[in-house]
Amino acid sequence: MLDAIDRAILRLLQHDATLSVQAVAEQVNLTTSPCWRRIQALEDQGYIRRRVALLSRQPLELGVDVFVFIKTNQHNDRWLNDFTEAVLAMPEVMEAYRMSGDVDYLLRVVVRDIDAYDRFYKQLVSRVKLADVSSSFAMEQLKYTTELPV
Amino acid sequence: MLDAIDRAILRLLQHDATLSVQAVAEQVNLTTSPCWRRIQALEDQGYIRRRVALLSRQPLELGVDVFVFIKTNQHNDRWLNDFTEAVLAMPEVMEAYRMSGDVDYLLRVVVRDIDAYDRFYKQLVSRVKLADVSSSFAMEQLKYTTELPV
DNA sequence: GTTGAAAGCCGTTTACC
DNA sequence: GGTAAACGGCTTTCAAC
Repeated sequence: MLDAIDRAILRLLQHDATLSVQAVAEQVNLTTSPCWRRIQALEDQGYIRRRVALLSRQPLELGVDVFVFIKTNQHNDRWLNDFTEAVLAMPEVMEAYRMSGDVDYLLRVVVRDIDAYDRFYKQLVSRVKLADVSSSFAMEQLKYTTELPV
Repeated sequence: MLDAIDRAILRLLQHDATLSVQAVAEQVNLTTSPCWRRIQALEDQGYIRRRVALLSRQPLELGVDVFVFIKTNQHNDRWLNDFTEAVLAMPEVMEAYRMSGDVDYLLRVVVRDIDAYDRFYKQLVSRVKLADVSSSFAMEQLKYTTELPV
């Protein structure tokens, strides 16, 4: 189980993965070598999944978020497999959830502009049978973080 | 503007930021030093926003995603500021969007369980006046990526 | 068994072509 | 864009507690 120091290390690294072991050690009042062993253990035990670079969307001209609400009438494993494969294969789909309630699936899609979304949409409905699809555009992203509340 | 090599570098780094400069260089058919200069430039120009560690949710017992659909009746800057400050301050809110359509705002909230969501919910409605709030729980996360389609 | 210091090693970074 | 050398941090080992 994790103690307070492990949690502090995780908080630091999910905020900034470029921190040197030494810098992390200082912030948690440890010397480098026990701190290094803890980080190693957190990786081995799977608490740290990966380290990635987060890009800026504005200069890449990927400013548009679209939420796609999907209903299906085929509630079986085969359909779910096909649908899952389709969303995994489409790089515009950043997130996909199976939902409770009257919407069956929810996607967050990132595209350059409305035209690009239209192309995405046509591709999606051509790949999988969907009973009902409704799209909502985000006007503004107020918050986006990858930092879990540990 | 970005050429094909810069885009390839961005794709590699947003997938795995632990790649050494040498490893990236090999994959894009460059030697380390021009590759290093390109990465440096991509950071200076703001294409690379930051490098972070992504944690696993299961061992941290943060398995529940809740989408919160919010309507307000106060469409003014002051209210929006208060709302934005509230969601920025609440670590359970991973994403927040101002939407088009009949829902005004959409949140993705990550919590340990339903009880934790109830506590979050009470805290949220006590902080800001909301006309209508409806919550939808995700049964399953089919996809989650931070990799933009560059 | 755990911590801290010290040393080798490897990747990053810079100067120069 | 490439080469080569200096630099700094990561990783490991070992002694001390």
